[in-house]
Amino acid sequence: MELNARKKKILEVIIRDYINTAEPVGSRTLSKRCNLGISPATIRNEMADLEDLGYLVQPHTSSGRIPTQQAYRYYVDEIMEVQKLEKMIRTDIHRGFLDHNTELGPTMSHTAQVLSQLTNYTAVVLAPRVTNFNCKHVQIVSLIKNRVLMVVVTQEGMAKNIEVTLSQEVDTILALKLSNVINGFLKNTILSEMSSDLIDQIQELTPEESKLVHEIIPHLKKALVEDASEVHSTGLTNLFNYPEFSDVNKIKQLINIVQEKQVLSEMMTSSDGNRVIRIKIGSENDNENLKDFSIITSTYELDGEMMGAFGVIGPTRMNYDNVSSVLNYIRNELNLHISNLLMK
Amino acid sequence: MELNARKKKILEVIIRDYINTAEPVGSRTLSKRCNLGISPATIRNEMADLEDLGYLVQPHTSSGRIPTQQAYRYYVDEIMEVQKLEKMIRTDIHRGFLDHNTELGPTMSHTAQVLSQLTNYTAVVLAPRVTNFNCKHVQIVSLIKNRVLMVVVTQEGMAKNIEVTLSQEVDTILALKLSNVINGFLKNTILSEMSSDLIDQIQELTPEESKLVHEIIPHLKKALVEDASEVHSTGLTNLFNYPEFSDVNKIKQLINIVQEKQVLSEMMTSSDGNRVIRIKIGSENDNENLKDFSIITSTYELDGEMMGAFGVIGPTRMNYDNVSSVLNYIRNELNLHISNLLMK
DNA sequence: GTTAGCACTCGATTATCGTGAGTGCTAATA
DNA sequence: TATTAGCACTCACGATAATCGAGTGCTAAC
Repeated sequence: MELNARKKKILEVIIRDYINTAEPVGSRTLSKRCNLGISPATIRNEMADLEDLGYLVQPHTSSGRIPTQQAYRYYVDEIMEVQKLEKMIRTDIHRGFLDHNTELGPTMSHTAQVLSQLTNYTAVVLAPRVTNFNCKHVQIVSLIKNRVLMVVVTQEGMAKNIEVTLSQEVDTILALKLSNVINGFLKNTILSEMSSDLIDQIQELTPEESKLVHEIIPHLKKALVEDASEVHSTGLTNLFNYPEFSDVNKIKQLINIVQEKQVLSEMMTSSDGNRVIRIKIGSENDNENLKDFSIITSTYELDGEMMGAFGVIGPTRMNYDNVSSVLNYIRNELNLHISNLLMK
Repeated sequence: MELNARKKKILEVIIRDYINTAEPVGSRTLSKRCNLGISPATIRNEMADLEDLGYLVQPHTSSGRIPTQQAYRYYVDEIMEVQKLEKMIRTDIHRGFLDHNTELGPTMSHTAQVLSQLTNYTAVVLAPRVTNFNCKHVQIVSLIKNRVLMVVVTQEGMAKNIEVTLSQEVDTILALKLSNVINGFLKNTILSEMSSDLIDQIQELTPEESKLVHEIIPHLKKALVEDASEVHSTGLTNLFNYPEFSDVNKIKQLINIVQEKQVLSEMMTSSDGNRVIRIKIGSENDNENLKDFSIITSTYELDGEMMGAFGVIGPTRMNYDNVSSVLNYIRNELNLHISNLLMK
């Protein structure tokens, strides 16, 4: 659906204005703001057209108009151009990362911090996941009696704990032996392909030990499949300052979103036509709680493999320009630092 | 400050009523509710006295009265009697715990869940801490190049990860050796007393290895001292249903409290005259954000050692009776299950 | 096609006025 | 002397009305 240049310009100004003020914008205010030399009356006609086309609505007969979701979508697709961040801000961010890239956890929370600070919305960051495929090494540590800790280490050097209770007592020495057996396996095959048959072929195990390995492997598989990434979120209260969030119900929705980490995680990692910056506006979101919000996300990578995701949740009246610029730059920074961090 | 029986009774009824309704209570309503055969006029006189004594205030000249913080304190200390929970609820809780006591993490979140459900307030649970004193075993796991993971295991069978970057590359074999050295130490001494001198006395180390041990020990000590317990919280949105939380600022305060995990953790573990159930009302809380809330906490133990804490945050107009009963029972359950869980 | 002019709409703000639940005080009562 | 009935008074709250003003759509002139 193409709009002529003037309609496009008018729509742009309306959206920009509404994003800033959250007030319906009327023809008079508009004619002052955009210097097209058009009178309010003309603008009214154009606005009526834009309303017919589904880009604007009037909250009340005698008030200005506000953009619809369709308008935001049009804005994002056809009007907005993602700017490079200001140099000063870029260097600030860069320095910040340098100060926080010693460990993975702190880097993640720092990212969330920076995101929410720069955008004034709520930020969410997903840490890298540990999966079947990148599992390099498993260390079994005896905890107490028949409880053990399985530490899974990935090729990238991330670690994850899995605690289980086994049928027999496991002491330090046995734990070491079990670790060695499993790691012997991992040299040749990935975890998800470790079958019962393969385990039975191991020579050096006593029947008891073999039984333990049979117990351990499914636990490992299950934990790595089920595992949701760690989710860091910040700036929940940022949104409270916007007038649309004076409603307690909206706040409830937001809190529910941030707490449903599993859902959040799936949503953010589902690929969307390989776009670098993914924008979901209002009801474009599948999640019921997100219908009144917009969410902009991106991902970070290591060696071309997607490691995790991060993004920003805000009102549909979101500053899409700024957020896109910020995500874009943070993405680069993250790619850089994560590779330094994990592979160095 | 002693009150005569009638004043005490009147104060009690007022508090109970206000806790239920959040409405100022007047003399007429009151005379119907408490069957003391006293006329509203008499009650008015008594109420005026109670106001002079600081137990009641009037929001407006011509409205009923509401209890002050001092009144709640009096109620909690002198009036309230903690009841045993109903048998049905007790068995419900007990069964719930049986279904969730396989691992420490799930038990903690389950506790938070149950607490917030039974009280309709916001629940907070602190998981057991790993400290210098209960550290039994350290396993060093090579991550990648010069990054290692230190897994600290406590006497009770809990584990904690600490990730560090060292000055030299550490492979699997070296990691094992370093683990053995440190564990040899731990047989005789606690971590905080491991000095440089002691390390230097170890025979079997090459200079490089010795250097690594010198790097590792401070990291361990630091992590165990700084470590705040894991904090589980649930039912944040429970409070939104109470009229006093229609104000967005109160909600902000609440969220800030729950997010300042460090503060929360310190507050809940600071002993308070060895009371089993600790009640802090409004400004009795040191934390600025908590001034408008009440918080009731308790602790759970293992072999007489305090392991962690749990509690409930709500309005000052909190149902102190019910919450106390619930905490009391949950405390017993937790003591029971934690010991099964960790020592079994 | 654009614009000035005009009547009209309607949400928001302010003002006014009862209503009623509550109070404090006083005088009568047990 | 403690209690109570009676009464005048207070004040938040809700409903109703009046005003305001930013905004609209329509028509006619440019």
